[in-house]
Amino acid sequence: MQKTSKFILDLYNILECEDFIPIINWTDCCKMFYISDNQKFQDIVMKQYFKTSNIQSFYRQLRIYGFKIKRNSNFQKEFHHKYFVKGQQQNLSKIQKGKSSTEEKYGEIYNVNQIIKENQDLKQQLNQMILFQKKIMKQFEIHQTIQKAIVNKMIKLTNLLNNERIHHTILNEKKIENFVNLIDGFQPELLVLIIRFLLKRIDPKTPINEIQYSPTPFPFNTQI
Amino acid sequence: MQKTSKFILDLYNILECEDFIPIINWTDCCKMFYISDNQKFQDIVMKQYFKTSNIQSFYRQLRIYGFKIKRNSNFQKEFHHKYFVKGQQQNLSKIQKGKSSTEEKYGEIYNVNQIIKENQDLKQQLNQMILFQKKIMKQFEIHQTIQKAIVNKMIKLTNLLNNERIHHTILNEKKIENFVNLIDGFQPELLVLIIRFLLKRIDPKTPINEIQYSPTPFPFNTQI
DNA sequence: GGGAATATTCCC
DNA sequence: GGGAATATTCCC
Repeated sequence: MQKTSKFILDLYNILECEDFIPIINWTDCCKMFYISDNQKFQDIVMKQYFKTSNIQSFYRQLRIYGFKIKRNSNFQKEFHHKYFVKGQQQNLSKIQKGKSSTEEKYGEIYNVNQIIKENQDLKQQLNQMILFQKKIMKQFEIHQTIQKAIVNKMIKLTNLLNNERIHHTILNEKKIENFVNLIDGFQPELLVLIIRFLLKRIDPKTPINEIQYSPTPFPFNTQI
Repeated sequence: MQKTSKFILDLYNILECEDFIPIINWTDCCKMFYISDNQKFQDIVMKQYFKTSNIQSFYRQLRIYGFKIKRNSNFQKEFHHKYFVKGQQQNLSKIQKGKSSTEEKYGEIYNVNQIIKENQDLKQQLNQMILFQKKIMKQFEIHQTIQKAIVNKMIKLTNLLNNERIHHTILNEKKIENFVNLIDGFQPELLVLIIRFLLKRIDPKTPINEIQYSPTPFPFNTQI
């Protein structure tokens, strides 16, 4: 009897040691296995067991040994080989390079029923994918709606911002105008001075903290 | 020889009249056809040729006559029947209800090669779909990133708006404070009156248009 | 050291 | 998915 390949042995051990169940595990039926976390599988499991952390190479190995890749209802990959089954170590040595999981030898007579079965499986997978795609499309529409909403919100916000600016400008102008109106009739020549002074002081560009009260610049009496 | 069905004849004419090439057309190989614009196909072509504008009914007809639906590289549906080929009118009458495009009669011996061929086709289609789906997923991630960026922008904008408001408020308070400082030392009792008056007039809640200049309320001399 | 098996990568 | 090139390991 041929020796079991290191790759196959490693793979079986990875699954049987149960250290990596959250990363790689048997399916419920124990005839397949799946990888739930590709990144961790590369970084933790492959790093420990193989010479490469490239999951593509792992897939290549699986194909070389005749594993078949299926997709479950969540479109996760599930790997299958008729001699790679939990608890059936005695069959592992039958897994040989270049041999398919379903055909004994390349060139042998096809089993029509097998193909018809596979055919049905494939069609089912296709239908599932089409269904899944529809879901994705639905999701896309939702994204679009959200984006539209965001854009609308942004436009509103921008308008609000502009309006506020205009409003403030008008308000400030009005305040000065009111002030002018109030004093205008009484001391026109002083008014000019006051306004100039005030404008200089209240100019928004002036750092506010530096403005200090100082009565001396005022050129008129303290008593009316 | 059996008469060609009206549906098949209509379908053939729709394709051969070339009036609807942007809506429905032969594939390059002329052995299949595809619909590029389902809406227009319903509204224009089906309305004109059939008693219904429901594309699902059209699909049903195709299935009844044994057409097979394939998906091209863009995952558009392509319809195929071995006797429905551009230029081969002589075969149209062979297209009969309830007969598959690949099998002569239900229950007849399967053609193994045909099934193997179909198998390969299905696998190819599946791979294409998986690839396409990956692209969609990638696109999704891009969408997500864009949305995040937009939302961040909005948050910044909102904060900016709030800051502007606070800034304006502080500025306005400062202006009044400066004004108070300027006059405070000279006429404290008058100041109170002036401030009250000004506050009343410049209160943003007061409709600006209604504020009119009026010197009479001022209870002091016009000359210092 | 080197043939052969196995693993990995490259690329169609 | 798989052929072919390349890298690595095993073993004489």
